[in-house]
Amino acid sequence: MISTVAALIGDPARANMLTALMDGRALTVTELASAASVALPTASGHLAKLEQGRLLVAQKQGRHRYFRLSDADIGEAIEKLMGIAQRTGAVRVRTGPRNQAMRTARICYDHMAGERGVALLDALRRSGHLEGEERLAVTADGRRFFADLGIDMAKLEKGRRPVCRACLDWSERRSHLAGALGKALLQAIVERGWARRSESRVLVFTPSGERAFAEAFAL
Amino acid sequence: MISTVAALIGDPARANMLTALMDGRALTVTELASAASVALPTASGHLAKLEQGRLLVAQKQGRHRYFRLSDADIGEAIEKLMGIAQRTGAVRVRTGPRNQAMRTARICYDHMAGERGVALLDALRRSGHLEGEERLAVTADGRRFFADLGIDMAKLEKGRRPVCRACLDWSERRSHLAGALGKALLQAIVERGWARRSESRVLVFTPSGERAFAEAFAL
DNA sequence: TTCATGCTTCGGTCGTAATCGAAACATCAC
DNA sequence: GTGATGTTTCGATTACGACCGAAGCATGAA
Repeated sequence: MISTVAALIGDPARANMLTALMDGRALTVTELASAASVALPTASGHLAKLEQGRLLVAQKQGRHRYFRLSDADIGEAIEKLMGIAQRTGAVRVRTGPRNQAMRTARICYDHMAGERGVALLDALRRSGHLEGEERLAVTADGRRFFADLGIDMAKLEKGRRPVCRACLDWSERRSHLAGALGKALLQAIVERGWARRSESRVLVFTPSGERAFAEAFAL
Repeated sequence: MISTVAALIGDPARANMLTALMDGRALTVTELASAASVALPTASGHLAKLEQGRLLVAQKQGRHRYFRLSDADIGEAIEKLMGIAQRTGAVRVRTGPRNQAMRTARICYDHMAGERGVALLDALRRSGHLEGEERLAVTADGRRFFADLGIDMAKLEKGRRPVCRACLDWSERRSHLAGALGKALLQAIVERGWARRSESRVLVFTPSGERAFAEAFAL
């Protein structure tokens, strides 16, 4: 039943937890309780439901239980609902700096979204490293390019997850790069210290990192 | 708030109404009450909420009030949730003939989906009438082809709605053709008597219609 | 062992919303 | 006008689920 899934997302506390997990990290029960502003027992109950409904998967590590989104699909569905919430005005607009930063660059599940994510995909297409629109493919030239960045393409291709995937961006209404390659690129960007994950989903670029990023990908 | 939207979809009665509207037709309050198996006052209340939440728009015509999905986005979000419901096993599988028929060809908002919808888009690409993946475009050759089918391309292009749009198919997990052209093609198919809408979202092809369809689009 | 931390289970309270019958309202047909 | 059909409002019932405090369980640290 479709309503079962929607009802799970339809509770404010659970929706807050899910959005907190949109950056792809795994969070503990306590962290999620805080993110949703509810007491621990309440959070525990919600998480049990989300796990039972297969929206989240849990992983035990010592005294902690880490939860993360069970699949990239979940994140995409939530992005889609965000878009609708925006359009129907069911969202608080608050155009603060936080919101602005979210639009510039944020983390969507495990890859980069926002203006900069869309620009990245555009640049990769323009440089001939990727081709195709919805179904993206890495070109021979692209394979070399990504390998130079330290990405093990053979390993990505062996994995179960699609290497490239176009993900619709809710703030830009255009696609950015998802899939295993999207994840690897975000990793590369963070490892080089060009940007760091902030406490929220916002991705903060350093001034020099921004320049290096633009140069590396020929933005 | 994202949870506001999800909660609207999260009630079984409302979810049934929304799925009943997925074929793009506008239905009356009585019809929707029956689709959701609830009494009239109950349905009326739900519909008021859906309208207030901007998921539906109403249109008064005489004694009737017709409701339809407010936007193609809504339909897409619901398809996405269906995919998740399927994956998480929150859906009754029942592999009856009805289900099989749904997978073969059905109506998604106002265009054709299912195996046949996916095959149609493939064929149009292969024949060079359309090009691109996610962002589709009609080729010069395609313009002639669609005009021959009696579709007024100039009119479509003038409209506010995108002419071509790729819509992810939940049963096939591949794209089919949406947008104004997708709608026009479905219309053409129905007008020629190749297929007719059944009581549900299922699209039933006649044997001869099926042959004519395959020939016309070079499947 | 003992203590601290993280999480879950239990039990009870409270709100909210889904539900329907009856009655009111609106529109058309005659 | 009267009657038929379609829809909404009202009122009352009911049920489900969100919530938290307290107590219990599990794991790791000292």
